[in-house]
Amino acid sequence: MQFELKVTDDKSSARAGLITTDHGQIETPIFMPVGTAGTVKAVHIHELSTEIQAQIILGNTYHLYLRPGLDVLEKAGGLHKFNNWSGPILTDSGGYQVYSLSNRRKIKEEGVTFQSHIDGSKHHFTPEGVMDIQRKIGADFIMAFDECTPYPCDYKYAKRSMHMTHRWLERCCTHFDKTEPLYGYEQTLIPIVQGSTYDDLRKESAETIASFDRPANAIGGLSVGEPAPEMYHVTNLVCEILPKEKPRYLMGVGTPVNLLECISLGIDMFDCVLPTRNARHGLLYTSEGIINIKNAKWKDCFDPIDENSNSRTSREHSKAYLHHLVRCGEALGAMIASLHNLSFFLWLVKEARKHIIAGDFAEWKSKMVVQLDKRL
RNA sequence: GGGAGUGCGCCGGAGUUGGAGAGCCGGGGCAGACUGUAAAUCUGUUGCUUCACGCUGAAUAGGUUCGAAUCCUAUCACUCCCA
Repeated sequence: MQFELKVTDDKSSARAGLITTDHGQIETPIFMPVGTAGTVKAVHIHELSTEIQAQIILGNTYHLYLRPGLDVLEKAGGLHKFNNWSGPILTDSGGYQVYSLSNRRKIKEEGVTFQSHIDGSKHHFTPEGVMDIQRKIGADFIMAFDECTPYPCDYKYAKRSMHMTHRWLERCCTHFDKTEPLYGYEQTLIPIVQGSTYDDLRKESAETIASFDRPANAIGGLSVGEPAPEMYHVTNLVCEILPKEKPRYLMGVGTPVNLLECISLGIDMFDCVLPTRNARHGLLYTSEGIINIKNAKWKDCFDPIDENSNSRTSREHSKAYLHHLVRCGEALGAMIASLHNLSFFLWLVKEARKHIIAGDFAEWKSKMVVQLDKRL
């Protein structure tokens, strides 16, 4: 992987860059649609590249390991061939499931034992094992195995957990470096900063992670329920320590406003389930503000879903039609809404990039954050 | 025209056959939540009110009774049977 920093903003820490992988290039800042189980829920692969203009998507180690399973993915020749996505893929390591499935797992120094949410069977995930799994899935970017701590998290636990995540990173790197990609293209390991909401821990973690000198760095353990100002504070703190010349990935973030604020702090990559999950639940992000398309007020609004959208679907279908589809629980409702939200998120980061390059990012951002938060 | 049966809250169902219904389950309606996806999920609410009180309420109108959704009479509506 290569990262080229194109432009750095004068008035903020925002930057525009270009990542090059064996599966193509990624213009940063970028939003990466989440495709946990090898699919961005309710979205066709070809729509991801055409209407949404996604440049990279995610997969998840824990979920893909359970289903379809590594034997199938290996036989397929990796996830790219399995789901027919030809661009770059990033897989999360299962570190988030340590948090989200906390009632069905046990953490030890050696690793984490999960009780499958599907059939109750037990599965042991170690840093080494997780590297092997992600080699087999065949993602371009693979995440280090970490513990995503909850919020709030007491200091003592946060510190202990962070140090374990650091030791796990050591093991991830060692194992990763002595193994090879299975499918003939490069894979890049990304380490993850932890430390909850404690400044000293975050500083220590950021310095430790930077010292591993990997091609890109990630910030984890945020967007787990902490107030937004806290998220920005920690992100800022960590961005000041992580090297400028490498991509910074803020995991699990966030809302459109979160994206702009964190781009401003120096983040290059984002992923979040909000655009797809909220789409399925009827919440739309538009250039005018936020819409709950299920609300009765849209039943006879025949205006386009978003006339400024990059997506033809969002320009040509009316709010009333989408309102009808979502209310009826029609699959097409989830599809159109997901397509819309993702194309909006991709439009937003593309605009941000344009304005960083044009040199008026700060002004544009302060106008946008007001508009994006409006409830229509 | 005659006979039988059934009627409650937005809809359907359960339940109550003389002893305190604003009460249960679905659905629908009205809202809300969701941040590296156990989520096409979950939560609240759905007679009126000055909202922890109080009021009205079992098709409609009467009656019996200490007490009626329950028993009686009439009317209305619906379903079925006979002509």
